[in-house]
Order: sequence, then structure tokens, then C-alpha cells
Amino acid sequence: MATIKDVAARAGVSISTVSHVLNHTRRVSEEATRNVLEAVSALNYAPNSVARSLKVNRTRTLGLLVTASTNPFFAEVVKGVEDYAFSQGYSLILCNTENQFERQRHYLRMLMEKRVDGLLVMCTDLDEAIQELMRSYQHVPQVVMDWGGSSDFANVINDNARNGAYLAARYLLQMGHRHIACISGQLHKATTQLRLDGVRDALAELDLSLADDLIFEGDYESQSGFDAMQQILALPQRPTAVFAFDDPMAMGALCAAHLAGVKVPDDLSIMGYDDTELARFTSPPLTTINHPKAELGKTAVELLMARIRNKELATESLTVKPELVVRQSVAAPRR
Amino acid sequence: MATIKDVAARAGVSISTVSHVLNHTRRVSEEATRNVLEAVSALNYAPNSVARSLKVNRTRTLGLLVTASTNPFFAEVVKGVEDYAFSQGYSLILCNTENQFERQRHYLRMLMEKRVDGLLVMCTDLDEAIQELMRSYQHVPQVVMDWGGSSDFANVINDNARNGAYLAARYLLQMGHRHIACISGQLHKATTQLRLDGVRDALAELDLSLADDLIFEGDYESQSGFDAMQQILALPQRPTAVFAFDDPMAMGALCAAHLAGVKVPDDLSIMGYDDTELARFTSPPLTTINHPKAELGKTAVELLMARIRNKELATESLTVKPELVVRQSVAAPRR
DNA sequence: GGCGTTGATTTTATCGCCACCCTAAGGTCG
DNA sequence: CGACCTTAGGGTGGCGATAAAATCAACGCC
Repeated sequence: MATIKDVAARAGVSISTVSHVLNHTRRVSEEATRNVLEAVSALNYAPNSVARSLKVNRTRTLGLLVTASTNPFFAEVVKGVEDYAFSQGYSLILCNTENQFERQRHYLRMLMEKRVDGLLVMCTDLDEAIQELMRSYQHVPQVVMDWGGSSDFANVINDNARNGAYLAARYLLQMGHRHIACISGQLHKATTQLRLDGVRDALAELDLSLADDLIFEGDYESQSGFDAMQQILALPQRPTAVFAFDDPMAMGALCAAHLAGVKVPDDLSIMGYDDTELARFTSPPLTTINHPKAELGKTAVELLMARIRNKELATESLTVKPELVVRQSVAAPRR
Repeated sequence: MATIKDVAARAGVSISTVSHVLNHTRRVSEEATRNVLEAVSALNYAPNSVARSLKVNRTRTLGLLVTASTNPFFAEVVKGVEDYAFSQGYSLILCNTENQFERQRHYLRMLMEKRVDGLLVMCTDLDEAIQELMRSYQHVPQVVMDWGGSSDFANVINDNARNGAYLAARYLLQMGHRHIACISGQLHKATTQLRLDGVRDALAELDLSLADDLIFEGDYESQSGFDAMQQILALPQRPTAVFAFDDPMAMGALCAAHLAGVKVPDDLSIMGYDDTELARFTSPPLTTINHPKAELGKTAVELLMARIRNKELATESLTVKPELVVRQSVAAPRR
């Protein structure tokens, strides 16, 4: 691999001149410029950004910690992040934590050693341990992308889970449903609790409350939606609507209903959450809540870059706005 | 950020001693070891792998070029790659090319400048331009993960598309279908052609052939499957089975059929390809071809690491074996 | 007691690049 | 004509680590 020294030698100029023409960091005569450029292409020279990073103390690399990148919701956010980071000349190290503390720890350490310029975290749930870990690395700008809380060292993007769930539940109520089951995520996750609160908010407006035995705990994956739906269908008094806390679980539920010969939405309404790309193409197309994913990704990177440029910046937090997307999996209940 | 020098000073030893205790690269007295370790944790020291990489000329980072990471198939392969790379202490720079040459060029350049140890490429189609580009970087180990052809400088993993499509078509034929439509990918892509050949292979065994007007060109995304299915349903003589060349398009097709009131599999059979996680949860669950994704990812990384360890290694190519997964979207045609 | 041996540790050179500090030459102007 | 810019470019220290070479201390041995 050619180095800057080789280029300088071939162009008949000094190392610093090469550096300056490549970085446009000071005027260089036309002739020298031409020689350098010629040498660069002749040697197929590519500057070593490892060396550069060491010198300038900046890597133009971001770390992205995510629970599970195969989940379509995460996948779409990751794409949003990657896309905007690319446009800003940054690259992305993808870290799948599988929600395992050991992996989180390992990856965080790796990212710190690789001296990423900033950290994006999307882990649905931040327990004490991981929060403490993140705090110990607070000298690196961080933004948390899906967390209801706030932080004194990281920027937080609030996904407004409570409001989103409220919109979903209110819509079901408006359609006339009064007997609504929830397929939730893991109950210990903050997001899950917020969504439950959102559902309660909507119910409270009609002086209704959420019965515990209508909450079926899932894990945000399709299989759990499928299993929960089987339980729901076996209920002596079957609900008229089911609100799944993400689209994959809604798909699992849709599938279980289909296999049981239950027609959606005629016999039972199903509502999803996130508006994943595939939600338009379920059978029937899924009524769901749009969680702006590309926007979330972009906003997160913007925030992070602002922090990278100015480390003293306030750790402001932003909120994204969920919206109801009406398709065909919800109808009025049969009288 | 503390450096090795700070650690050395605090521990009262030289920097090389610190280096040696951290890398277990030579015996160090118990006392010195203790002091160093104490200093490391007191200063919350994390070695700077940028500096390390510069010196040892190795970054323990791989670049992954992929067409579209939100496509569930790619997402699952990416996860397989990430998972195995992590277990080997490597991290991954994710590059979404969107199948745009400019992005591929940009990203390749970036990866070369960042001095990744190896390159994984999964772009479904390698036209002349990108192949030439890759060749110009052949001093870096590369493996191509989904390409029928072979290469003189990169390792290739053959995804056996032809055989997979053959299995799918043979199954449809065995079930008694004789009038089969294909929703293909872009016809100019090599993979698409291979799958078409596979279908032809199966048909040929029964002395049948594939009519051009039963090939509907899609783009491997759900929407195109949906659109194609609408065309198919409008056909004067409707086929009894549809083979979509990937699961998302099959889902789109399923959805279109559902909306048109066509029952799958009673009125029409639909077959997918890839066996994406969600294929178990479509309505009805999708009969499809399993393309071993995690295995593909792992194999690719293994191959790449072997090449990284020994650059002279032959550019062997491997083949991965697709399998039929029978679920409920295919039935015998009505007589 | 000088001398090689051994083991523990320190010194030093380098990796590739950038940023700062210089030098040299030519022009301007009081 | 000499002081002072301006423009173009060269030389070098140092970023933080590793690895080869050098040093040092302790020890046994003829």
C-alpha cells in the first residue's frame, strides 16, 4: 500500500505539500498540484485514515447499539441512521446486542477503544447496569433513540410511546370496541409500560379501565403475538379487538386468527404499532400507528453531530410524533 | 482520555511494561502487574485501538456492502455476519448501497481508507463497473456472498439459486400444478436468471416449458409482488400457482389475493423464496425455500478470516444448500 | 572476582499523517 | 536600498501504541 511518502517522492515534492493538496488546506501552485494528483492516481494511493485519525483525534465513525437489527422496525431506523450518517461522511459500526448485558458491555468497550466520535443507542430498555456503563463513557457524545426518560449526559429522543398507544386505543374505542385485549411487550420494559399507560389514558376518557387479564405479555416478536392470540381466541368471552404493541406481533396474531378461521376484521379487529414496511402487505393490510423511523434515525444523527461539533451543547431531548394509519384490519365490532 | 503513558506513570513502570501486561505478551512480575492493573482501573483507561491499528497494520474491522438492509432476507444475513464477526472479535461497518453505483464507489473508498481487514459484498448483482472497482482493491481480502459466477480475486459463495428455484417449481409440479406464473426479480440480475433457469429445469423434466407471458418482472420488494398479482388475477386464464422469487413479493401477492377475495391456497397457491422469519406468520403461513441465512453469514466471515490470516489462500468458492419448507400456502389445484 | 546467563524492565524506532514552524525568493515601498 | 510582506514550499515533532534492541540486577561458576 502506497503511503504519502511514496506520493511525495514520485511527485517530487515534500510530504507536507502532498498533504496540503489532498486536504485543500493551503494554496499550492498549479504545477505541484498536478504532479501530486498524477502521482496519487498512478500509485492508486488512498490516504490512511487510521493514521489520520490518530493525529487529528477524530474517526468519523459512529457506533450504533441496537437490540435486534432483524426486527423490521429497528431495521428501518438503522437504515435512516446509516443513510444520514453517510451523507455526512460518517460511517457506522453496527452492534447487535440481543438485549444481552455481556454483549452490550463488550461492544461498548470495543467502540470506545475504536474511538468512535459518537454513540447511538436503541435498546428499548435501559436498565441500571447498562445506564451506569454508558455513564462511565460519557465523555463521548451519546444519543438514546427510544427512551421515555431523560438523562443528564446523553441526548434523548422521546418516541412518545404513550401518545402513540393512546391514539391506537382511542381509534379502537371510536370504532365502538369496548372489549380490547393488549398483546404487550415485556412488562419490565419502560416502553411497554408507557404504551399501557397510553391505552389507559384513552380508556379513562370513557371512564373505562384496563383489566389485567386482557394484557398478554409478548416480547415484540411474531411468535409471541401468535401464541398470545391463541390464548385470546380460547377466552370464554372473546374481545372484539386486539392491540398488538408492534407490527410483527400483530402479524403473528393475524396468522393465528387466520388459522383458527377467525376473519379479520369482520370477527375481530387487530391493530399494530410502528407501521413497518410490511404492514401494508399483510392480509388484510394492517391498521397501525406510524412511528416515523427514517426521521427518527436522521434526527438522532443530527443531534449527535451537533454534540460532536460542540461537546458543551445542552443534552436537549426531542420528541417524535406518532400518527394513526388506517388500513383494513380494524372494523366496527358486530352487534 | 488517559493514554498508556499516564498508566505507566501512575503505576511507576515503563510504557512497554504496561503494554506487556495488557497484551500478555511476556512475563511481568506480580507486583508490576498489580500496579498496572490498579492504574488502569483508576484511570478508566481504554487502549487506543486507532494507534494500535496504525502500528500493527490491522484494524479488526470488516466492511459489509449490502444492497438494502431493510429487506428481511438481507437483514437476517447481516445479523449472521455480525454475530459471527463479533464472536471473533471483529466489528462491522455497515454500508447500504441501495444498488447505486455512486454509493458503492464512495463506500468502497471509505472502507479502504479506514483500512478494513476484509470486505463482504452482498449486492445481488455485480455489473462490470463495480466488479472493476472491487478488482482495483484486490489487495484486501474479499468475499462475495450471493453471486453465481466465480472470481479470480474474491472468494465467492454460491447461493445455489438455480437449485432452490428448481426445488420450488418441482414441488408445485408435484402438487399437480401445470399452469404456474413467476413473479421474478429484475430480469437483468444474474440471480433472477438463475432462478428462472431452475424453474425451467423442473418444467423440462415433464417436457414443459416456461411461457414468457407468465413471467412478471418484480424488484424483490413487496409492492411489486402486489402489483404483479393484480395483473395475474386479471388474466383471462388464471394460473393455479404463483412462484414469487422472494418472500416479501410473496407477501405482496398474498395481500393482493386476499383483497381480491381469492383464497390461498384453495383458489390459488403461492410459493415464496428465502424463508424469512416472517414467512411463518403470513396468512396463511408461506410455503417457501429456505436459504440458510445465518449459515451464509457465518460461512462468509469464516472464509474471509481464513483469507485475512493467509492472503495467499486460494479463492475457493462454496455453495450453500437451499431446502423446501412446506407450510400452508400451496395446495393441489382444484380439478 | 570477572564473566556469561537469565529474567525483568527500559529505551528507542516506527507506523502514516498533520500542524506548526521555517526558509527562500521575489515584490513593494518609504 | 533595506525593511517588510507575500507566496510557495520544506522539515520535523508527536499522536498512542508495539516490538526490537539495550540495559540492569542478581546469580552461579570456574
